[in-house]
Amino acid sequence: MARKTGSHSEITGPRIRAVARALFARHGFAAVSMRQIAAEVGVQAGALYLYTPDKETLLFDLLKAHMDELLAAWDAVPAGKDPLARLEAFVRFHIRFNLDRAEAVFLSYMELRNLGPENFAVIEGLRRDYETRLETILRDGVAQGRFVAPDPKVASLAIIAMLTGVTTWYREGGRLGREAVGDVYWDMVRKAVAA
Amino acid sequence: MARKTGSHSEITGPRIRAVARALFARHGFAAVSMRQIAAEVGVQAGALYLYTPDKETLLFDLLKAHMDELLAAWDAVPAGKDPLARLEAFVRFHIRFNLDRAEAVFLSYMELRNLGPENFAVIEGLRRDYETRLETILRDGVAQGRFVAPDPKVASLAIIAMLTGVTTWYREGGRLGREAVGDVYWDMVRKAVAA
DNA sequence: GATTGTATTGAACGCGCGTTCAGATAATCT
DNA sequence: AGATTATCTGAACGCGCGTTCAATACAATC
Repeated sequence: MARKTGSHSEITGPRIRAVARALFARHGFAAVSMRQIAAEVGVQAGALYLYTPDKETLLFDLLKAHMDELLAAWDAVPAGKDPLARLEAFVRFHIRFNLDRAEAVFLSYMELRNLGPENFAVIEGLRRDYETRLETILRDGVAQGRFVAPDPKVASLAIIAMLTGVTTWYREGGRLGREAVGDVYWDMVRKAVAA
Repeated sequence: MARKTGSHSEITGPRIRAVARALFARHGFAAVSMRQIAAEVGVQAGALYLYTPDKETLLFDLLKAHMDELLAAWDAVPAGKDPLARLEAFVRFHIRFNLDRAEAVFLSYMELRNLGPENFAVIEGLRRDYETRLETILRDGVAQGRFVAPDPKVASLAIIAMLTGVTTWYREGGRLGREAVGDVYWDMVRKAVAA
């Protein structure tokens, strides 16, 4: 066996991921070296390879974990039956989740191209899953005559792009609080698909 | 003097910029080497330095030119007096312009962080100029009672994010043509700020 | 055809990259 | 106490990076 309490691996592993996420988000995957990550963790570069087989996998694991958490978190939101209520829940959820994890969101939308084809396909698929969640809400609403959306697929992409953009300008302690931001975006989304 | 006709500099210069734009957009600034750019242009790496003092300036010039062209192109669009007509013009212009220059748009939104502080500030300022163009339309419309937008500043950012997102999924020859895409987005934007 | 000066090559510079690995360190188990 | 083993160091590997520069090629002019 091995040590359990006092084992550094339970600290170093998460720290590596947290540091990598922060540095990748700030400077971009290609611009960050394994040595930079190691230095910030307080470890030599070689030690990173006890926790990841290579740099790309480190990125992939971050993206995969983020998408898994995103989907799990949304699926945990109680699903109302009313399309309007579900749409509002989605809008407020997406904003809240993205503001809570701005770094991971940035990564997910900007560093996909640094993945190989197989890894890329995995993340792309999860993203499509998420987009489909919103698309389904829109289609249900259209079917019930509650929404008007000439192209629900495009509408879902448009709405997600709009909501995700909040991370590019929102600053904690700024003019608008999170609640107020949610209100503004919900007002726009609600009207955008209004019947 | 020197040669004029037959001078390669008039060909190599633009080619370098075009190749750099394409490679930076596809792989990211940090992931593309000067040697890769040179190889695609059909020249040795050293020759690039006849056209740019360094790699970052090459990126900056691309971003600067793009933003200048964006602002000039929008300012060349005849300004209707009706806020609704101006908003529609903006939506259709933004989509058309961005689809025509997907590479440059990608660059402008993803590689800003590779600029030094002064260069960053220049591009950021131009971006803000552009955003203000839309914000002004919204404020005028609100003042005239034609639009309802609880926060025109945020609304303009939201709309731009939504419209810019079109470049991430639009494919030439896909299900929707450019005109149809413009229709879908205009429908959403119009309603989103409707009175 | 010699001169001029731009356009380009090709080699070199020091440096940091991702990754590997033998060996040191220290916590746990017997 | 001694053996075991997870954890980490520190040095090394070959390689490609951004950039510089003397030498060269060559089109335009005289």
